[in-house]
Amino acid sequence: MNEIDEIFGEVAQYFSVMSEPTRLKIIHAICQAERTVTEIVEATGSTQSNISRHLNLMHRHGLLSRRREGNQIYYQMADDTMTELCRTACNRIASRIDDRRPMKRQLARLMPPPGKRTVRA
Amino acid sequence: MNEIDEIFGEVAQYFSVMSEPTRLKIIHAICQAERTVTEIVEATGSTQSNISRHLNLMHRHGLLSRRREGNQIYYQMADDTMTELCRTACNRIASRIDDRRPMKRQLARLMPPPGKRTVRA
DNA sequence: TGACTATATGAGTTTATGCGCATATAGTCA
DNA sequence: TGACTATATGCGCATAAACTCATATAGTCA
Repeated sequence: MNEIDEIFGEVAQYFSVMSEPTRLKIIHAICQAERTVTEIVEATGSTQSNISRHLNLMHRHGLLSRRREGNQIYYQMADDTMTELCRTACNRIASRIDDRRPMKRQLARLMPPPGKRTVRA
Repeated sequence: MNEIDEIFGEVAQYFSVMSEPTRLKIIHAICQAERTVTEIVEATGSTQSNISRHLNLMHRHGLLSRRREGNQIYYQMADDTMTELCRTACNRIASRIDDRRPMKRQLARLMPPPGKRTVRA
């Protein structure tokens, strides 16, 4: 039974990475294409320090990959399973909210799949 | 942009429900068939008070449904999306762990789909 | 080299949450 | 009714996690 405890511990950690609005915003910001920290800071409206911490955490958990280009660092989604979980959950919640109060635009677009160019100049 | 904030808040809550080992154990205990609180307490090895809180939280979030039968209360999974998310995440983590240290039995069985009789006498 | 930009991190504060203990509520059965 | 079983909950503690502020590190360009 101890092995199972270990797995549930790790699964809980896995979910906990996504249980934070700021981190979901980060994913929202980079799920289509890689972005620099500064771009993510602007997209999320949070502070540089805060975003940097979240990015590091997500990177440590294997969610994001990063590459340096000169002065800046590009972050990108690196865990397809997680990306898919987010999409599923967002659709679920969006439709639930939509039941209470219909929305104009479809919210499935919250976690859009990546376009052609995921690596940018 | 405020609508999006609201959704990310709710999605984060949605994930946070699963970001707790005890709650994952609860799902593990009831994902095949409904169980009473006492049964869940025994299956998880936690205390009655603690499990009761978790069950209530999960019920408030729409994850579980419950029905009373005499003295006892049967809890059951009520959110197919969440059940599926758990299955996906468990498989993901199990295979990741398996990469580090191969396991005897397949861990996909951690979150088995319900059998024929999900409602018991 | 020094000035500048981009990113990371240490320290401290605040808030959220899981847990245990004791107790309350609700149902059953004699 | 009273004794018993099953489940829920108020309260307090301990820990974890997010955030801010200030500062450190790393790269670029003149």
